[in-house]
Amino acid sequence: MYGVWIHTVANIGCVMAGQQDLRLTPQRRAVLEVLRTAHDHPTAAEVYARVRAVAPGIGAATVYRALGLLVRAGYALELSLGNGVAARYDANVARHDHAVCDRCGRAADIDLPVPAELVNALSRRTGFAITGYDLQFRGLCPACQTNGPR
Amino acid sequence: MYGVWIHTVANIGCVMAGQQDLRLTPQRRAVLEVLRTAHDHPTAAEVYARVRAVAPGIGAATVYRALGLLVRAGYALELSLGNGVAARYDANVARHDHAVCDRCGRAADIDLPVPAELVNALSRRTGFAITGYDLQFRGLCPACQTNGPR
DNA sequence: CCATAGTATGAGAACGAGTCTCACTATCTC
DNA sequence: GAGATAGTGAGACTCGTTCTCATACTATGG
Repeated sequence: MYGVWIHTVANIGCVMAGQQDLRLTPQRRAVLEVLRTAHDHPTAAEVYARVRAVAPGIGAATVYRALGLLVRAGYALELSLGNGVAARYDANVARHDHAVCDRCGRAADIDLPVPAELVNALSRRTGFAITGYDLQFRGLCPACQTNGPR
Repeated sequence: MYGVWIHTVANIGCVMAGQQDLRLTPQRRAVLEVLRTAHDHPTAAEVYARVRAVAPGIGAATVYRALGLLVRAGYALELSLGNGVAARYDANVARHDHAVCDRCGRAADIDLPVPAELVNALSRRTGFAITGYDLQFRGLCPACQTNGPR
């Protein structure tokens, strides 16, 4: 199913620190586009479904590969929100955290920096070379609260 | 393989707040014992392997069921440390966080309370009814640092 | 002691997410 | 154009986990 694509392959320029060049094939562009227009932290399976809606011929392996590449190249974040099994993706690569709904798994972005001095103290205490952190809050999202107890 | 067990079934008394009564069958006791003697946050698969070493006849379903029950009854925590796919378990049910090694997946316990007022502010801002949080630091553990870059 | 109801177990099938393989197709460089 | 290299799609496969079901155990009331 190569034929349906408009073959304008180009590299993504190095726009932000930490992002590396990556050949932007139509498939990868579609995945990135889905990620950028989604504001709901889709799972890989959801990304796959949405990409298929735009580009029916694309294969699962390609989508998973593209997601991995985009994450490694710094164009997306992989969230391990811990509920269920599926990883979720986020094209907002600025440092931010998430509030995760225990019921429906939805995640809301939040911004809450942890003081750097605290990270340093921690690094000294544990011996870990700390490169980053993930802060997740759990609870019920507004929708699930109004829907009442399960 | 029922026969090999010493059938001393009793309920776990209600020792801590949040823990509920649970029939402590030999199998469940074995799982809990493995969890309590492990200080390395084993994955469910690792728990299964260790329990099998003590009780060769036990089935995977039983171990997974027991882990789920122990978590729901408040005797263990399920950690979603985000690396790889497997959940990890921890018999230390006091609130604490983890530093996770990016290379080997090992997790170290850390203790770093997030101020309650901050949680409240967040709750107001996102509309979430926040019930808890997970803070994970990432980096390289001392062992993986000395082993040099991969 | 026995009958019966309820609960727990083990084996293995089934499931879902994700990865691997391989033949094929595009693209790049000469 | 002719390689060389990289990317793709289909489908088989792996792995962690859950489900199903027949069987075994335990508790309770005669």
